[in-house]
Amino acid sequence: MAGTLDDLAALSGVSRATVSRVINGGSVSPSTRDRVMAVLESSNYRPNLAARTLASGRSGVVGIVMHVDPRLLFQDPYFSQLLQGMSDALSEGATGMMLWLGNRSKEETLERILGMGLLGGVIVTAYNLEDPLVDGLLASSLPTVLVGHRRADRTASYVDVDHVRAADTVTSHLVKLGRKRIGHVTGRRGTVAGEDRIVGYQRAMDRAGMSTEGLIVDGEFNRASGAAGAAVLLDADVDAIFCANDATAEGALDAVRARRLAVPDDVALAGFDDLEFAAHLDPPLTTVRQGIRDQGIEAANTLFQLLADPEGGPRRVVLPTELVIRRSTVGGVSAR
Amino acid sequence: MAGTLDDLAALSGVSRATVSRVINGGSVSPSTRDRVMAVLESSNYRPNLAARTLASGRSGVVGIVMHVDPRLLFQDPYFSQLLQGMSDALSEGATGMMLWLGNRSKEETLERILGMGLLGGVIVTAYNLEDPLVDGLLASSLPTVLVGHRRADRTASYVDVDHVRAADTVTSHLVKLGRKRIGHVTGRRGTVAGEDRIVGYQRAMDRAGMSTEGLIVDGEFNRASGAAGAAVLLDADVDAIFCANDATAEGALDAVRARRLAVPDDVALAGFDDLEFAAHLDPPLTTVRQGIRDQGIEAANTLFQLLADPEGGPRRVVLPTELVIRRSTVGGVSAR
DNA sequence: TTGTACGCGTTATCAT
DNA sequence: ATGATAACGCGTACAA
Repeated sequence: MAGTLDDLAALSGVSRATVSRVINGGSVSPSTRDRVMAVLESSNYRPNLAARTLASGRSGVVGIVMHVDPRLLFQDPYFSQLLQGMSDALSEGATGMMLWLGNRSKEETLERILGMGLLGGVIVTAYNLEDPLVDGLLASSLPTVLVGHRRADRTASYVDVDHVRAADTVTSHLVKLGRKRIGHVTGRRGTVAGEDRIVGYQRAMDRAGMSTEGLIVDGEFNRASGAAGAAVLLDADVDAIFCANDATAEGALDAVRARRLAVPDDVALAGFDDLEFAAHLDPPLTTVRQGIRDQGIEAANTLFQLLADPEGGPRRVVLPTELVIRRSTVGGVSAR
Repeated sequence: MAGTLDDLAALSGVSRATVSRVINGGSVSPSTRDRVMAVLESSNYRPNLAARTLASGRSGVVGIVMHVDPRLLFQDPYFSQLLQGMSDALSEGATGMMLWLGNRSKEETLERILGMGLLGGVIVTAYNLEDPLVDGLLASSLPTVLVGHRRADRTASYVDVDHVRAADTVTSHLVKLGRKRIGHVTGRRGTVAGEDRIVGYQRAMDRAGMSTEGLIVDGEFNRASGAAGAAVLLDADVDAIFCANDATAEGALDAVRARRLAVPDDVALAGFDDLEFAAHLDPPLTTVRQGIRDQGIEAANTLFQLLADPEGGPRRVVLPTELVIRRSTVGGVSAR
């Protein structure tokens, strides 16, 4: 049924090497190729990946590492979308993908990944300014692509978006609407996205000559912290809030509603991500669309490039973002 | 740096076999063991999984197959939670997990999984009444655990909940509240959960002596179909709707709101899953809690049992569900 | 074009 | 208790 290369060789009356060539595209005479192919088709042979890996040194299996807080992981569709994108692209060129989530310490996870041996390369989410797991992978000999990146990751290959610029754009949008006290519920401190979005917000405010004093409240990229943060900002009498992501904005909306204030009349609200639900909020949420699935796809493709040309140096991909204006900032505009 | 078993053998002045014994727990004299251990610790050696698998026949790597519609996958936290549970449990006993999503046809996916060779076993979501991928895995020699199951899967190992019973319980809850026209927006037809929940709903209605004519509308387990289905049912003048899952119920809530009707005064609403957001809806949603993460954990443990005792016959685990009553059916009750 | 033969890093079965 | 040595299944230089 299953059989080995030797079995096929015996059945087709050639050497094992020839069968191997037929399978892997070596040079074989048309006649023998046909003969071997016939046997091969009838015999539903499956090459043994372990043996193949051992002999050739490459397995075609890549690793995906998403070492994030479980609560975030299964609340935020962000990760599912990213995974989906990677899976889509990887299924083209890789024979399989292994997955590591955050159920062990970063050190342990790193150890397991490196111990895996048969991995061709890894894609790892790099959201934190400090991350021993990412450091370890970059320091290893394993071809590595980051999703997100720290400033220090200059020699690494990564896929990311320009958070600073995008945050600047949203904030400027609020400024242009005539909002005078624009608050910001940040993302989780210590994350690249969190910090960079603060920088972008700050930059836009500076340019507009507006003070941000008392207008920045720390959040956690989730709904609860959005509600709490917005409550503080509402006390500070803001007329607009830029939330570090959509989940945070949803929480902010809760807080605004709890005070019977109107969006956007009393308070304008903006988020970041453009997740599915953002368009379905009431009112629909102005936000920054970042192609999350695209980031996954690009990360996979970048890894493929790295594998194809290991000497080609690091590849960096910065994907574009798009400001999606909906009724949470501009009352009259219809949702798209 | 990395090194092989032979290197370690040379460094510690013993044979490769002895080093292997030290690592894998064979019988070695305390003295040599200590000597080898010393070398081993200083040398951050990592056994080569490919070689190990080739020689021993087992890899410790398990597969997870979630071949579902991408749109469902990254909208519904259900899958993330399931994955999380599996990952948690697997990280204890397995060296790694490979993941297959629905980016290829079921036949192609099956081929790839079986071709993988080094898999110790697989966990596969079995939601559809007909599924060649599940059939193929069950027919293969690969130890397989289903999450969900078809009636025909009598000889298979699976983890599931009793959908019929749970749906019966929710519906009976609505009956007891005095609702007279209880509608049902079904799950996707052709899925076990969808069909079984219909059966449970029907059973409860029959028992209460209520007709279900015109009260069953097909849904798709998502928000959009929930809104559409609820609209139809509202036209049919229902005073309660049991939705096949929480996402569907969220859509139904949209539809009820659009008509300026009150929940639960005009229409009572119930869902299924008890996802995070269900408690945060306005009003909080009455629903059936099924331990999704627990199902993942149980599936992993079941697979481990299967691997430990291949002759032990199929293992079946039916996890309990719990009716969670919130304000969408009983106005006065506070959310838990 | 085809076959021979060696090596990949382990495990496992023998002797010793 | 330990050390040779034979698998494991495949890729691939090298020879023919």
